[in-house]
Amino acid sequence: MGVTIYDIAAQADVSIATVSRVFNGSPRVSESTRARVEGVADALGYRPHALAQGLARKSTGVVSAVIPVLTNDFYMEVLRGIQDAVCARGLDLLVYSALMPEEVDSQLGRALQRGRADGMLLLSTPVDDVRAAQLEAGHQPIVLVDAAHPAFDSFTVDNVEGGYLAARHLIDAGYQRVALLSVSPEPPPARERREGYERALRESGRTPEVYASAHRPYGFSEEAGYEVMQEIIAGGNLPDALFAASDLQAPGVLSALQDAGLSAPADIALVGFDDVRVATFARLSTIRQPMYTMGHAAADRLLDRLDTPSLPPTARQFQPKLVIRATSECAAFAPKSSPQHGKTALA
Amino acid sequence: MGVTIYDIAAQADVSIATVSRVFNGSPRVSESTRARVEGVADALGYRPHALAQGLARKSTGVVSAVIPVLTNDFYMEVLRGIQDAVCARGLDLLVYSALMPEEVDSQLGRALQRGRADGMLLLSTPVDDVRAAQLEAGHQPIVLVDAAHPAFDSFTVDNVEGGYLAARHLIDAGYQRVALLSVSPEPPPARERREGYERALRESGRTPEVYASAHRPYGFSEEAGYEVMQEIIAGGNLPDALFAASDLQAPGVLSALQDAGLSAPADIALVGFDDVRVATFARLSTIRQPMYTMGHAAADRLLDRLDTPSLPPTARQFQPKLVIRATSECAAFAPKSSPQHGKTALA
DNA sequence: GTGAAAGCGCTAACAT
DNA sequence: ATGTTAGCGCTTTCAC
Repeated sequence: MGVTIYDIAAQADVSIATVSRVFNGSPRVSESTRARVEGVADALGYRPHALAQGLARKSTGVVSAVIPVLTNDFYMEVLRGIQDAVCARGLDLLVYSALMPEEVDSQLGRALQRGRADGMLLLSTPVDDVRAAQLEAGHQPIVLVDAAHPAFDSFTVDNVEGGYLAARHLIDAGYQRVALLSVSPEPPPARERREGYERALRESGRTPEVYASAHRPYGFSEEAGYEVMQEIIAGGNLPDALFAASDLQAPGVLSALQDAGLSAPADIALVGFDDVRVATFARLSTIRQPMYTMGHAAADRLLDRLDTPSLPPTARQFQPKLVIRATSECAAFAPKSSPQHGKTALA
Repeated sequence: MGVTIYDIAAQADVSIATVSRVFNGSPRVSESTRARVEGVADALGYRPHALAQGLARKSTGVVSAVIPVLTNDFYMEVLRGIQDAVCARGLDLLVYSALMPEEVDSQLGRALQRGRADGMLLLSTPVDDVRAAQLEAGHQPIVLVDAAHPAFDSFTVDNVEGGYLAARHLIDAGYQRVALLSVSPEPPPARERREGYERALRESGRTPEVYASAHRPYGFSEEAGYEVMQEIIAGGNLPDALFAASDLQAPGVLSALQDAGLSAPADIALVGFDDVRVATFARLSTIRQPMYTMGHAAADRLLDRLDTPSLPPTARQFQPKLVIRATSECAAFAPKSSPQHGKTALA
């Protein structure tokens, strides 16, 4: 069934050591034997056995990515970046995704198992010291994306700045009551976005107004956005503008508005966060974070660390960018139907 | 660094065989030794080494999924189904995704390498006899999703029926000129959808009118839909209704319409295919295929086949479902802005 | 330049 | 119920 180096060795009349040398590009093989071995090998259709190779080499050729709830364009984009980077270096990618945030630790455990992968990318998973200990016990290089901890490399976007940009934009556009739609419990990125938002409001002498969805299992979802917006509408006291802490809730907000016969920006301006695909389509103003780039850079870092484990942990922060589309056009300039919806080619 | 069964054996004063038995739940271990071994094991923080285990057991505990271009909600949903099913059985998922359709074969080769995975799920990859031979040479159980070949299990949606449903719906809704937006080259699913579409048109005595995008690298994309729709608009001879062969192009179509000051269904009705997330949001009428379910069912089949390799190849076809949303509301209820087009022939 | 042999960490007969 | 031992397929000293 499986051709082994023994088969090749026998046919080529050399030892298995020589066959191994040939496949590992050792210089200590004569050209003639090399040719002979290679000939036999692909006559037989030999492919090395990944497990055996891994066991002997003490490395798997695999890296893992642990992702909470895969249902999500943000992770999808990050994952693309990861996949591309990993694949470019000839490694394989093992994907662990949890169904619920609570499952993350069990997925982590599996990903950390010895012999599964050589390193791990951990997405959007807050790392406290307890979890950090668990991770370090795995003795694998680990890189964090959309989360940070001093003991590990991390790749994040400046969420505080993003929150500030969003709020500042709405304030500058002339909106008076600028509210925030966040989630509860509040993960670190949401907290940071809120901080930026609050700073912008304080700067202009206003009072923050925060709504938080406690939707289960996941506050960052369209359903959650829909529900909260519905409640706000029902409350009868609509703010002028809303900053949704993620693009995942924003479509829900828009739907709720639509169902109530309202729209953005006519009745309320809206700015999201992330700039996932649907944002372009929904003409949603938003704060862009370079998802693909972050994934790619994080994976590259992990791969470097695989070669050089002693690299010092580095925190790299990307700058978010305000993308103004239709849902927050300045009240003054808003000729409500103007189509400035370009095709965005992306990184 | 790594705790092995030898360490445990030494500390618990038993042989490695006994330790192994404990971890494999063998009944032939006394309760007292079992307890002792387990005690030592988790005092030492033992975790079995996946590679060594796999090598000895001749199985990896991993299945792979090969996916062309991950940038796509369709695959994302299917992948979720796969991930959930695989995870539920305690296996891990290796994801191979190509950047371009041309890379698929090299990814296949890697996924097929001995010792990488115990089985493979192949998505949206047409399998001809050449490829079938390559796949069979890997001696792994393989299950196809969104593609079919007699030698393998396959999970597909009835694309012909889907195409028929879409066209029939538009015709029944009173639209006269019903065109199709497809891709070129035309993969099997697109061809089947066209077949259904053409049958519906013939049944009602009309002439099919087909537009095909040759957008690179991938015709099933928003950009492709945008471009083709722009050309159709530029042609100045708009059909009454358009059936887009996938939801990935449909948003592009809608954007092109919007940019031209047109809209659906007022100026042209639109029906897509897939029912991905954005379809709900775009209020796009579409043909739903059960993506999550297909992925889950396919993975379940693969896992069954892992236990029972002799299962006969089975082709399971799911029924598509017409989902009527705003973009194809019956013409009677959606007064057109201007009846500027007579009844003329095709592109 | 090539071969012999000792692992890598575990499983699974085969003993006892 | 437990121990001994031979692999699994490959890499890698260490000799020659």
